[in-house]
Amino acid sequence: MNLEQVARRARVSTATVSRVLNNASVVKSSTRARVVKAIEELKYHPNLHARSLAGGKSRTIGVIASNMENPFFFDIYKTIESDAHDRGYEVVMANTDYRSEQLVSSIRLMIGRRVAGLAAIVSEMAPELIEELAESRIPVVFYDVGTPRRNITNIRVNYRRGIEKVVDYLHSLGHRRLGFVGHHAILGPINERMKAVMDAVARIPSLEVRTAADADTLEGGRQAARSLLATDFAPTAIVCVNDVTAVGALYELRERGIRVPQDVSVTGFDNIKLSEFCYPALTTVHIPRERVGHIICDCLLPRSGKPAVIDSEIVIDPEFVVRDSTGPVSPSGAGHRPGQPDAVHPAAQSQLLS
Amino acid sequence: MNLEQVARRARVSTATVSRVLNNASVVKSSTRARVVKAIEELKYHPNLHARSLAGGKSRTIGVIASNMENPFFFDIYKTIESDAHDRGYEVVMANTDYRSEQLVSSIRLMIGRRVAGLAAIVSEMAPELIEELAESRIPVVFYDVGTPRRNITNIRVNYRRGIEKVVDYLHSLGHRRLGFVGHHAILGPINERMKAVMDAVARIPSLEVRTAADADTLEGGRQAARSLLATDFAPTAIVCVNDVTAVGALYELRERGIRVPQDVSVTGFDNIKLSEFCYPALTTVHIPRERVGHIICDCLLPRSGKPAVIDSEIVIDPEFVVRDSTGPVSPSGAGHRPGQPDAVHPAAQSQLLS
DNA sequence: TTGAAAGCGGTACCAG
DNA sequence: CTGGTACCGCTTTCAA
Repeated sequence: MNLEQVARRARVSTATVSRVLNNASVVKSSTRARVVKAIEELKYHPNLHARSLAGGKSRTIGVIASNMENPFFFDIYKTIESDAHDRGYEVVMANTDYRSEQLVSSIRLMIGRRVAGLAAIVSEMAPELIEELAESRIPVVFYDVGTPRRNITNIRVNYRRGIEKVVDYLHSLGHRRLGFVGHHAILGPINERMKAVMDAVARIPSLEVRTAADADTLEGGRQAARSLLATDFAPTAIVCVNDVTAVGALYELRERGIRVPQDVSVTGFDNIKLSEFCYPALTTVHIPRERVGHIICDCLLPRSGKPAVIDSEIVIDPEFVVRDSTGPVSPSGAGHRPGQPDAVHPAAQSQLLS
Repeated sequence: MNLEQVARRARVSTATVSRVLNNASVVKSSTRARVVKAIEELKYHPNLHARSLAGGKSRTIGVIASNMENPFFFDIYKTIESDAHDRGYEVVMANTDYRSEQLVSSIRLMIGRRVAGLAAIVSEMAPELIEELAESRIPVVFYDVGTPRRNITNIRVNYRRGIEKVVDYLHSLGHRRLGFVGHHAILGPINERMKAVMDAVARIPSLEVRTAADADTLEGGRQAARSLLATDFAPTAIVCVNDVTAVGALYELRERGIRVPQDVSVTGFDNIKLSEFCYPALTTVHIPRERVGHIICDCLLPRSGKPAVIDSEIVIDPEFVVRDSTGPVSPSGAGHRPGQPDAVHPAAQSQLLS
């Protein structure tokens, strides 16, 4: 089923059918009617590949993320999708699962599709890949990776600052031994995040930190927490790389009969919806995912002649959110101390601290 | 950058470059080497649109789901993606957000892309759309919608049976007034699920049920639970259409100081990972999402000449999973009764009941 | 083993 | 306002 068949049935040329399809206003309405009728009768669906080949463009933008399973990424994706649709673009997504090999093939795939723009929301990216992208001349926005460059915009969250707020808060509550739950990606050579944690802790001499990493999932957070608790380090607070792993950590603590926050405090990062709905509600750091999504779209899809991609860096400062999963360290300063009477569950009220 | 430029640089014809790209074994290795070199030097990326236009095929399958935000859908998606990659296919996904208008455009988009196969994991679908798909000659698998038909396979879960298990269990625990938390989609004309609940309840004369529906999100579940609790119906158990809304309901109950399961029992559906990690862990019904994903791929992507799509129905029977969110109705038979002493939290142990 | 050329299904420019 | 037609970039006979 193609243009020609439709044209034949409507007794017009393929050019005219094409005009109708792209609703060019020049077509006489009676002709248009005949064409529309033919299209419907034949249940004709234009071949999008042919269309973008002929047109040279694709009305599609690509979004690559490390882990769409994590609502943090998905929230950004949803915003992008919604914005893109508003402007008449489609979105194709790709998941790398934190595997660099997947990242490479996803990027190649996007270039092969000749996307009109590409957002890479991934934690790491080889320089050659960035180079490859730059050569492709596709407008690109990176979230949290790489450095500013021609045709590439960088959006980054001041992760370092967020972690400092968390660490300072825990310190002020009397915590001295912190556990850090990461995911495998933080183990990479240029792990910005791990470094941010170490640095934040290093500022305060009385603090000690121990790290464990596993998958970026509920189960991964649980396993990492388990390792942290298996040693005699006995952290009084567990700082998690994000909310998903934090919920996993909460589970492990609950299983062990360790109360949060009475025995051990827990913090997340991202402030996904779940951080509010889990128990206890997580103290976390808010990253404005919708804003990130909007910015990405603004960079990728020029609005009526606006410049689009900015060859520079946009930094977002995160807000600290206190909820119920953190509290003062217990009197003895020890970690889990079984047999204590339950403290009253604090009112589930959250507040934003700048 | 195109085939011709590569061909010129390698001093061969475009046909030969094409052969190298599709690693046809006929190319002399010295020639192949020249071509590969040229490809790399030019950082050439084949235009996928041109490729699938010329080839007539697309090595891509489409997956449409109602709500990828819900891990239930995403788990199926991931399995499909993984299986597809193993067989050399790409996957493009589309989210309908339960909006029939989005469903229509997503389907048109997939047809326009000439996908090699399409999985529709959505709760409702207009007959005209099914017709449109059938005409397109694309192999299709429906999950939970429609009836068997030429070129279309149907996979469905015996939702009815699952709900019966839930209702029977709650009844055996002494519950008589049930609340049902649905999502907006169950309000449609042919709401299989809503009907299943009503029927399951109707079998047992002593049972009463009240329904509320909101979005298929944590917040939606919370709101629906709130409506249920706002009346004087005072349900002693809340049956939720799925785990996500159930976690939302748990939150609302917690906010109100209503204990689960002592004051009110809660059940979910799907058995997503979160149902185990939330507090209290949810009694739910397990749907084998990986199995569903594998079946979908088997139907869509013929393995070495195998028949592929089956024009019939595959029914999956769900398993009941008891965890900590359900318990015997409190002595008075009333719903929430404040001021009672805390019961000991039962060991977080789950068991499978067929 | 390689090259020439005919499509694949549209788009868009140029005439009429 | 409509038709003819030269591409878009790649695959695939058919010959050489």
